[in-house]
Amino acid sequence: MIISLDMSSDIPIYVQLRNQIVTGIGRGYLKAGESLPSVRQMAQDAGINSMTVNKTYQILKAEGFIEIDRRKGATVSPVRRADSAFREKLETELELLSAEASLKGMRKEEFLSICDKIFARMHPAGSEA
Amino acid sequence: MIISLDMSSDIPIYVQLRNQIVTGIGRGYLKAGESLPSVRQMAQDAGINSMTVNKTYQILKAEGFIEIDRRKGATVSPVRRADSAFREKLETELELLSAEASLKGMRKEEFLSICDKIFARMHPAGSEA
Amino acid sequence: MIISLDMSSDIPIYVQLRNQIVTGIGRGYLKAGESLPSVRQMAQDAGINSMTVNKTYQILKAEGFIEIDRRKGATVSPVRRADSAFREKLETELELLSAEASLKGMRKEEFLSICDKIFARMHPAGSEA
Amino acid sequence: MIISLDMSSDIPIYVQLRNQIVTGIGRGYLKAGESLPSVRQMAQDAGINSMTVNKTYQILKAEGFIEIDRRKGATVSPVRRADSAFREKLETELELLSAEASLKGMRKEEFLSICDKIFARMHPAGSEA
DNA sequence: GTGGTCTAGACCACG
DNA sequence: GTGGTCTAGACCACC
Repeated sequence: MIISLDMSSDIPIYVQLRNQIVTGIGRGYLKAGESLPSVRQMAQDAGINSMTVNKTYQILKAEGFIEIDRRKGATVSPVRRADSAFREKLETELELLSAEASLKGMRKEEFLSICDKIFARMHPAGSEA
Repeated sequence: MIISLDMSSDIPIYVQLRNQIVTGIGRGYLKAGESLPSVRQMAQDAGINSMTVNKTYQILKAEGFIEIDRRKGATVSPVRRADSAFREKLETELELLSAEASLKGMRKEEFLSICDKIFARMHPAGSEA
Repeated sequence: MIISLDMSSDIPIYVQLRNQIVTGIGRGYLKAGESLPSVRQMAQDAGINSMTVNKTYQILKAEGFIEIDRRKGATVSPVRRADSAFREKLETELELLSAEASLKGMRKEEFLSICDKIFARMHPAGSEA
Repeated sequence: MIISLDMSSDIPIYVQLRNQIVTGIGRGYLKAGESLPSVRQMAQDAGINSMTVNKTYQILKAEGFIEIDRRKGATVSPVRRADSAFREKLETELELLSAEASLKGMRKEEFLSICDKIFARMHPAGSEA
């Protein structure tokens, strides 16, 4: 999994890192039960402070995407069913994207075909079960 | 158009306001050519400082969603076709949402049905023609 | 001389109008001694307030580009030699443009060829004398 | 780099500051990769509010002249090639300057020699390579 | 009336 | 340390 961070973006590094890890897992680069790099390793690879990586891992843990074990380090969680909080957040964000797309002249078929194309890339850990 | 801001959110007020206005226009509450409240009026209605509103309006102008006329204040822009920068941003954000949904156990049909349902709400200016 | 104003520009209308008139005279659309439209006519043609046109004409008069006579209205002034204030302003603005061009990777030959091409368009009133 | 602002000018401070920084970089006072003063430092040096400096830096960032890194502050961007929007803006402004010069009785050779003299001062980052 | 600028100073987030 | 946000309120320019 390649991590690419934009230091001059206005999105905080820990958020960029969190997003890239989530996308990476979604793409199947890392499956349920497999290990993420250690905090120090990740910090070194990405050229950032280990406090930043630690913060990212804690967030991913709180979101249920990874588990942290003192002995094994961080591992990808098995798939869990979406709770209502997630569904609400998903709908809010999709509504914003829909509005933007609509105001940029995009028609429904085009929007849905992009959604379809992109979701098709995903290989959730556990989907092969 | 009702604006509701969460003062304790970590999303800046001007971003929340920007998102709500975009969503509101997308939902058809305001059509192309119609006026937004004046900077001062919006500031008073939303209970925030007028510089914060001004910043939001400047961003919406830069994104092409509104026009600001010295005489008439701010009005909704006509629909303009998506440029490549927007499409790229859209794909990146959809990929992140797809990954999250997938890791939350959502299947493609379910995800697409949500996308469909939400986009169907949009009433782009000009669609009634 | 066609005047095109952008109402949603952040350049004030009276400045846009002033610039377009200067450029128009420079291009030879109007020669020394010839009349500009009356304030009211110009206001009507451009769809703006006559106070705005009046302000523009006063500025052009102060800059020495036109003369205003109660009976004949506004006419184009004969060419006058540049004073030191103008030369200084010209150098300052050219330095800014040069810096921008240079930082955008433009080389001297390219910059000068653009300057040459554009100046060649000018037909100053009186140059045919 | 010396910054001199005219508080009684009708050009906004943040624009004056932006212009002086661009000219300063163009003159080679600051090269690609080098740091600008921090927002607070610049504000103190120039005797203005830090939000004004912040606004200037945001504009320079949007124009591609500087990069802002949470860790290192603001640094000069490497030279990037001019896009069509810039070329158009450059031509419009040069045409206005040409018209003014022409109406002030300046001849083409004189105008071009000033352009040449002024551009020759510029030291684009990378030109020493 | 409208938006735009600027200030002084507080407070927060990031790394 | 850095930049980013927000406020309250003053003042100005434009139309």
